[in-house]
Amino acid sequence: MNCTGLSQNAILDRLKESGCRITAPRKALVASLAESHTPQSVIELHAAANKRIGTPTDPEPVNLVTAYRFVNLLETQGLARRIDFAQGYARYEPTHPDDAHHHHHIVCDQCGKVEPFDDCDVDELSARIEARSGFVVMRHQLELYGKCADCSREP
Amino acid sequence: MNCTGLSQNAILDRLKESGCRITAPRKALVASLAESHTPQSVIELHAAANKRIGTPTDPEPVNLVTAYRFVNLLETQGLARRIDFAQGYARYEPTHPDDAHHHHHIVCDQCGKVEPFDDCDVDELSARIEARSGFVVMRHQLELYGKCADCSREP
DNA sequence: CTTTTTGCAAACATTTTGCAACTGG
DNA sequence: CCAGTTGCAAAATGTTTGCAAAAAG
Repeated sequence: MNCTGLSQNAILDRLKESGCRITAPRKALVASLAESHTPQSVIELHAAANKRIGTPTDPEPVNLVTAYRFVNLLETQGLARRIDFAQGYARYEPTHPDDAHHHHHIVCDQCGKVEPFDDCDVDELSARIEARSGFVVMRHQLELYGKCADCSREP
Repeated sequence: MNCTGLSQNAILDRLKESGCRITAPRKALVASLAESHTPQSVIELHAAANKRIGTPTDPEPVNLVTAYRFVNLLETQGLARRIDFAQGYARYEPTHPDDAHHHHHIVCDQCGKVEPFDDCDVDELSARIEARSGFVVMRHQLELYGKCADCSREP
């Protein structure tokens, strides 16, 4: 289970409340999303879901298209957050139950390791930019890139 | 001409110094990049370059593939910077002559307007994360999203 | 039984690659 | 002349869409 975001059941409950149907593919995708400790690509979620409920007879009960449609649903419902690490594809993580508690990530360029952090200073910067530019800042994306401890040891 | 990044001639000179050849497509692409005041997509650069040197007889003297190859060259040479606004494609801007002087952008979700800002607080945050996580932070991406002054007036 | 969801195929958008022809220096 | 550059066609990647069949409630 992921340590910061909505739990599997919380997501399923909120889906049901919204009148969405709970299906086997959705359960498997939600489970894969909720148990992950780092943001997952749609391809990773799709693979994890099929590993979870696939059988020798039917190794791929969840279609990739279904995964794409479902993450979009989760995002529009506010249950998952799309994150872009500039890798050419999007990643998703469960939203935090407390809406205000947002966090960011540091990504290792070498091994891809991702670690979250939640001490984010951007609010005062936002306020300054708002005052100066007339923009209303609604959200921000901040990602740090570098080398993780392991990768900094070797060249 | 863009007000913060390398000038057209500076880019061409540095290319020549590196042993790269200066061709008509490259001149047109560099001109398009250098004159832009906001980060440009490759498709935009390609269109601008062809508008610049295209003729009725040959409306597209610069191939899109050439544009892609060239922005990659500029990036590896440190002459352009790739920026990802999570729009499904990359944008490029000329790098700043002073390497340390980096900046970020605020993007209007509604009309796509982009404005740069250069008062960035992330350094102390980076230092804190480095100390705590063991990561060596090498760069960061920060983008603010919201509504520009014009778009906030109307719904 | 009705509406939502799924799977499949196919379309789409961006970016990359292989290769022969071309061209700048 | 010749290495570097280009254009074309084609492929690779990630994502979306149309539609009929399947399934949830």
